[in-house]
Order: sequence, then structure tokens, then C-alpha cells
Amino acid sequence: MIKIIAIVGPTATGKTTLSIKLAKARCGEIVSCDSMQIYKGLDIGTAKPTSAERNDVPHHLIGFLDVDKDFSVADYVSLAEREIEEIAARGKLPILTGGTGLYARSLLVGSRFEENSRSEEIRARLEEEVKELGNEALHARLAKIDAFSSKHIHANNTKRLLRALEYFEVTGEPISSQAARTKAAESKYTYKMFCLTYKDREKLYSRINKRVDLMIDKGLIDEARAFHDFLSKHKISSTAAQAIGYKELFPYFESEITLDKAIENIKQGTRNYAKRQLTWFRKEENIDFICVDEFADENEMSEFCLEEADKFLKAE
RNA sequence: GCCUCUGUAGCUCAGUUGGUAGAGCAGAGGACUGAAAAUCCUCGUGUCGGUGGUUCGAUUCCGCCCGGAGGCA
Repeated sequence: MIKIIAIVGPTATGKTTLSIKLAKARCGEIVSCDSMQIYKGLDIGTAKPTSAERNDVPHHLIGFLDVDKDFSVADYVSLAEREIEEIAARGKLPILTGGTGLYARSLLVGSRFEENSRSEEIRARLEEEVKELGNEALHARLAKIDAFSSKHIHANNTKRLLRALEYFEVTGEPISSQAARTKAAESKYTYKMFCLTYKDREKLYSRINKRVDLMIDKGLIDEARAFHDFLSKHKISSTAAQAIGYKELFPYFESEITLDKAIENIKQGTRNYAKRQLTWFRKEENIDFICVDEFADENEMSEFCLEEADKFLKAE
């Protein structure tokens, strides 16, 4: 079975740097696990590895998709599985790096996705229906066809409510039976996750604040403005438009808020996001939490991770 | 100096015709298989600026003091 090392954790904890060190030390290649770094042109705001870093170590699944294209976990898993197989075939170590917990788990745990379970038309119709009838009405409808899901999906959670209804209409089976099937599925890999974090939350938050300022210095505003102009010129609303660091600048470009306010919002949004990421990773299995503020410096931390990684790689 | 407004949760504010107070944001925890950097759920005691008075009872009424904003001279 293919062995994978995964470097996960909230933003601004040094995942990129660590993964490159590990890759160089153990002949690895990096597979990104980040739902926003997949897009072309969104470089500064998504904190992509620099071109120098990418020349240093092969990186995959970064900046390959146009910003107006939609993408999903299912797409991610199939692409990442292919990359990992190829890396392993070359005799290299696949290192998964990124902060998108859903992507990491789905890939590593071996989640399966039904081939044809989506329908743009049905989804569009359901979106109209919630607007007219309200969430409660559709939630009641879900309760009739899928009691289990209706208990686990809150009526206010429109996105997941609609997806459950869409799934049923397209496939004729409740989405909860698919969930049950996928839980029974076997992982294709043996893996070990390292979650970089900070013992002191304030330190994490202040690192985030500093990194946002750094992104502004590097030219985030110009990058976001080009993206904003592209979106409004073609009148499209894409998944990429949800990226933190961009969407907060849009109201500034439209003269609705000041630049200072926009930057404050980016910091705020990033801090909130980091907290949600931690919640996600906390219940992960096969995961070690590495508090970077408990090490004297970055080197000591990466040495420690390398040792732990070696223990895992030599096992069995 | 005078006049008006104002001082309530970390922040922005609501409110109590007198019976010790609540929203949003922040913060914390949590959920999450096809938009996931998204979406959603739960959690609010704070000398109601200070101090005297009226009252059974004051954050709410009255006096004085302190802090803030504006106006007039």
C-alpha cells in the first residue's frame, strides 16, 4: 500500500516550508490539498508556494484551473489519486500539503463519490423553491424521503439541505445511504497526518494578521482587482470568488468600504477560517498535532517532524 | 463660561412609562461527502460612568462630580 505523509493545519502555520523540507530530505513530491490554490492567477492571496519553491520540489494540483471553472471534492479526489499513483510509480514519496480538511480526509480515508449525482437544473430549481417556500418547507420534504439526513442537516443550512434533496432526486436514493456506503469503503493508503498549530491561539492570530499585511505589500490588491474586473466583465460568480483575501476587497473596489476596512475584514475572515480548520482537524484520525510555538525554532520543529515521519515510513 | 446630546458585555448599540438588562460583531466550542477559504449550530452577570437623594425598591426620576461629542459666546 502506498504510504503518504500529510501536512495539514490552519493557515499561516508554515505548512509549505515544512513540506518542502520533508520532500527534499526524503525524496518526496508535494500534492497540494487546498481548494483555492488550484486556481490560476490567485497566487498571493492563496499563499501559493513561490516559483522558486516549486522549482526546488515538484508540486502538483496548484494553479491548473481557470478561475471561472467550478470544482468539487469529487474532482479533487480523482485528480489527487492519479497524482499519488504516478508519484509512487516514480519511487517517490507523496506528501500531501494543505488546509482543506474535507479534501484531505476524503482522499485519505477513501471516500467514494457517486458518478452521476448532480444536476444543475434540479439544483437551480431547488434554489428557486427555497426562496419561495422557505427552508422549513424543504426540510420537511427531506424528512419524508430521508429521515436520517433531516436529523443531521439543520434546516438553516441551505447548502446541505439542497444537496440532500438534489441527491435524492437525481439518484433516487437518500444521501445518507451513500454516506453509509462510503464509510464502509477502505482507504487506498497508509497515511500519517501532521497538523501544524499553535499552543497559544493569540500567536496564531497575530501571525495571520502579519501575513495579511505581507500579502498587501506583495501586491494582493492588484491581483484581486484583476480578478474582480474579470468576474464583473464576464458576469460570473465562481467558486474562486469565495476565496478569502479577494472577496473582502471587492466592496472596496466598488467604493462601498475603505481599504483599511477591507484589510481588516481579510484578517478577520482568515482568523475565523483558521478556527474552523482546527475544529475539523481535531477529530481526524492518524494525526499528530505539532505546536510550532513549543519549539525553539523552525529547524528544531522540522527535525522533529522528520524523525516522526521516518518512524512511520519505516514501520511494517 | 453657558446650552444641548451622551457615558449599558471586549467593540457598536438597543432597552427598562422605577421591580438589577439584550442584539449584532468579536471570542469559545461544535457539525459538515459534490460551492468546503463555503455553509450551518450552541454559548451573553455586565459595580447599566461615579456619588448623594427620593422610593419598599433606581441602571431607569432628581442633584452634584468625572469623562466624551456638538452648538453658542
